[in-house]
Amino acid sequence: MANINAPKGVPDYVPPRSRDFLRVQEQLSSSARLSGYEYIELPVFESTELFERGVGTSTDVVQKEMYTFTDRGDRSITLRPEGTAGVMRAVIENRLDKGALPVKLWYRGPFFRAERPQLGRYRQLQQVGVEAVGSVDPIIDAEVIALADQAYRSLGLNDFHLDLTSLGCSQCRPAYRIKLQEFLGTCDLDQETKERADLNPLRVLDDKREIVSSQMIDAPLMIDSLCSQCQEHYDQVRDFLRIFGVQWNEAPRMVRGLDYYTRTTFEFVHPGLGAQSGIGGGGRYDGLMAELGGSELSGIGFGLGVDRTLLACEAEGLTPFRSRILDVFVIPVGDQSREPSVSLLVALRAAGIAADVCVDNRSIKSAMKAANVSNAPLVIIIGPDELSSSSVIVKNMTSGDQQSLPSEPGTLIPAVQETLRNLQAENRKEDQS
RNA sequence: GUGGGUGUAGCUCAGCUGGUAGAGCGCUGCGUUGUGGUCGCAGAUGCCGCGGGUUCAAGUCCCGUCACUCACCCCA
Repeated sequence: MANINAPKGVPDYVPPRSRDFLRVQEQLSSSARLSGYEYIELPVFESTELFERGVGTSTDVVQKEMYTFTDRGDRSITLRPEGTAGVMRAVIENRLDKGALPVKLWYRGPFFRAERPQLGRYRQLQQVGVEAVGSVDPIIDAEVIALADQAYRSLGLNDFHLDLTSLGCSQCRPAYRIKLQEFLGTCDLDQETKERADLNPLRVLDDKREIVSSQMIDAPLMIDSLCSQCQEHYDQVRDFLRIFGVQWNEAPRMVRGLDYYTRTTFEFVHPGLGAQSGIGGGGRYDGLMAELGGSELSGIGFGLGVDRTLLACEAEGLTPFRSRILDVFVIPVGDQSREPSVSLLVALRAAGIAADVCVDNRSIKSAMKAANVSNAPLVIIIGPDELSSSSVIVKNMTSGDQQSLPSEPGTLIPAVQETLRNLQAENRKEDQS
């Protein structure tokens, strides 16, 4: 019988790498929690119309990358390709836009895009994102960017940079757009690119193909055509970024792939993971809420790619993260010890100690081997001798020392906790030195 | 959608100009009596991606196919 494989382009994270994946995801989201953002849990699929209106029909994402199907009620449903549109829908639907502003939210989970997979680009991708809705204050722009920066740094990442620009607003962008289109009309472009120039001329600016990019050197830039309000906003964003201690590159040719971005736009780039170098990005969106039927509120947000951030960590040699899965590994020796061992296991876990037990009646030698593989710092051995003296052996796997302790949980559990605390303290000392 | 690469043990891979498979790591056991990590010894495991062709003979050559992968477009 033929094996069933995973669908094309979806990653499996299996141990031990799945630990690193979890660690990255948790670290990224803890940065948002630390900044006072509240969690929002959203569906993985939405009405197709939400993305068509929110993300924009001119984008590649909507035109050719969505997983769209008809449900049993004949409704058109799409697996979410990005997070912002869904958050806006939920904000409007739950009237959060009528309450205290700004609304600060974070989310995480899978997103889906039917692209050809390659390193760091998957059809199911994991993101952690934040959105701050209802303020145009440049402090928020800077905070959101700083938050992302902090998230990466908290993982130990160093070798990344931040590209930053402003895309203008509904006041100044249309005029620039016409200017750019006039310029593009003088360029020698292939058919597909001409169509793109028509639909969304800004996207031609950051085409990586030499034949195109060489012609873009003299192209007019949005950053030179900002209206006075956008210019002032951008200046202030940069002022506050300095206060947040965030460094950036001016990236006037950077364009994001989603239609809704206005003003502040940014992307974090890491050179260590092949062609898909963006590990996170986002920007401000002025018209999105209104477009989706909500209040006329501006928002700003970003998505951090968990998959790519993990690759970045690996590229910098930060993984595997040293995370201990088990505190104690319990070894029963002989049939009579099986029940007391499980009782002890229950007591350990109830006390918040991560514990596992050796099963299958393995020989003590083989059980010790399993204990070693488990990486648990402590092993508790219960055999006939211990049963008859109401004791257990607690062995420190690092030093090899072991001692006999009374098996009565009221004294054993605190003793184990104490030992674990001491071990932790030792580890911390080693990390510092 | 377009182009390149690769498919051999659980993993990483070797296998030159065709003669029906190997290494390292891992795994299991042993090194006597209830103790892991190091070391030594022993052992298990492969439809050599799949289908067809050439040949006395194919992992090795040819064709097809599928999968994976990298890159373009685009994006996290």
